[in-house]
Amino acid sequence: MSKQVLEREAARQLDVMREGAVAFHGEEDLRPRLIAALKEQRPLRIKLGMDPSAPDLHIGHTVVLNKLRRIQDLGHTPIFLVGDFTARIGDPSGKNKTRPALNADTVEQNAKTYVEQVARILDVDNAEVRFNSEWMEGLSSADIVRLCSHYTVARLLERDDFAKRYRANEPIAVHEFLYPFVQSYDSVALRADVELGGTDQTFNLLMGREIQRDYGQPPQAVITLPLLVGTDGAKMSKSLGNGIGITDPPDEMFGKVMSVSDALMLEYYDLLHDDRWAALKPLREAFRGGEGDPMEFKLGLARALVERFAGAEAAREAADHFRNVIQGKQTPKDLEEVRCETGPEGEIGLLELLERLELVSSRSEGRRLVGQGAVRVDGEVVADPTLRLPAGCFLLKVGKRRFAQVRLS
RNA sequence: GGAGAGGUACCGAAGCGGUCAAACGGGGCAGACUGUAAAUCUGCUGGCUCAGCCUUCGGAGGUUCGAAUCCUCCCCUCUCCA
Repeated sequence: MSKQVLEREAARQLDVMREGAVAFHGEEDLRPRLIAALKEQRPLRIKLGMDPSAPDLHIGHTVVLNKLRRIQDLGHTPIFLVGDFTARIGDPSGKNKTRPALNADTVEQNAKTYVEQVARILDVDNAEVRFNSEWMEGLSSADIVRLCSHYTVARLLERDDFAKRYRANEPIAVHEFLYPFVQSYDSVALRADVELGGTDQTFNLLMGREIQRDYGQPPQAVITLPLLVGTDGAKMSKSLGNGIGITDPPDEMFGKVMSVSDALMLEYYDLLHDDRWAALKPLREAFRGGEGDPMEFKLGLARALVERFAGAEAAREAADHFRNVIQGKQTPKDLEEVRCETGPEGEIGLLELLERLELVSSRSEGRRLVGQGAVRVDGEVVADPTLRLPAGCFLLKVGKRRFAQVRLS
């Protein structure tokens, strides 16, 4: 390949890497390396770290995974780094609280779950999956102390969440300071050319550049991507319960997207859209212009997302379910019948039944819901919480979306 | 090591001897309304054999007719000083 062709190809690839990113640090360092790699037909090593303490992927993670997929499609090698060593120490979480350390079995199990989920987006057969215990276990105390000598406390305190916690007089455990060192050293051990992450990772990723340099390696480029906010507008996270999991059942995923506020719809579209969403674009434009039907746009968004993670068939069914059951207040079609035993006198208290079927978490909750007119038996609102049901078949409904078809015997 | 502040329900935060299952806000749930599981409004938000009872305010004891509130010891966090 001529020099010109190589340069043009490198420019194209850099464009792909940059698209949608909040920042692309070290892009100019990367260019010559990329050209050299292209010339030698050698893939670049693209690192993405994962925290095995929260194995369930939510759609927020897919922003960075989609980027990694695009880069993989350019012919480069994704490296999934499972921070198993880190997780066993515990690390600072976004909630600004000290995260508990995990044991080895949990970490391993979580990592496995994670990789399985990642496979929905990435070609994991052509990716490297690595664990940082591989090299971290082998470091001596002296090695670790030496590693720490490459950075100062003042600079660590620049990190946003440390700075905030320090200012707010909240505790920061010393070992939390080690986390960025470990993450940086991972880049050294992996000889990463590029590292991806959310904008909340900016500090750690950039520190990796400096540490690599100190260890005599060319610094990795750093691509940071925007964070997707949760359905309530706060940071999407499992522990806040505001996330949409990529393994959520289709009906649930659809519903969660529908509960995203109008104000957030555009953000969801912009961060998650891909080429297959072309049909949605006019709706998005209309909505942004203050015209068009927001409902139609949101339905389209919900359907496109479910389709991506669960397939077209599931998306269609989820859309039907939403229209019929949630909007139309109908009963779901394929409700499975569950059996339940009555007491010795041939009947059972409604509250006991609801609790057994897990439609309510306690009888007190059931009692409250009955008081609020939220409980129906065969379509009739129940007013008396002491109601008892005889043997037979009943359709129970609690609120808008909890149903059970029960056969009492 | 010394001095001070603090640990309250899912989260944040009031309460500082009875009227406290604990104000208020957020979240969650429900009802109404709607384009919707948006927004808005209203209600609920420890458990139970529910007009009553039981367990909860960092942990363990104690004072008191009665404690989230007072005392003792312990654990944890923050600040200042050394």
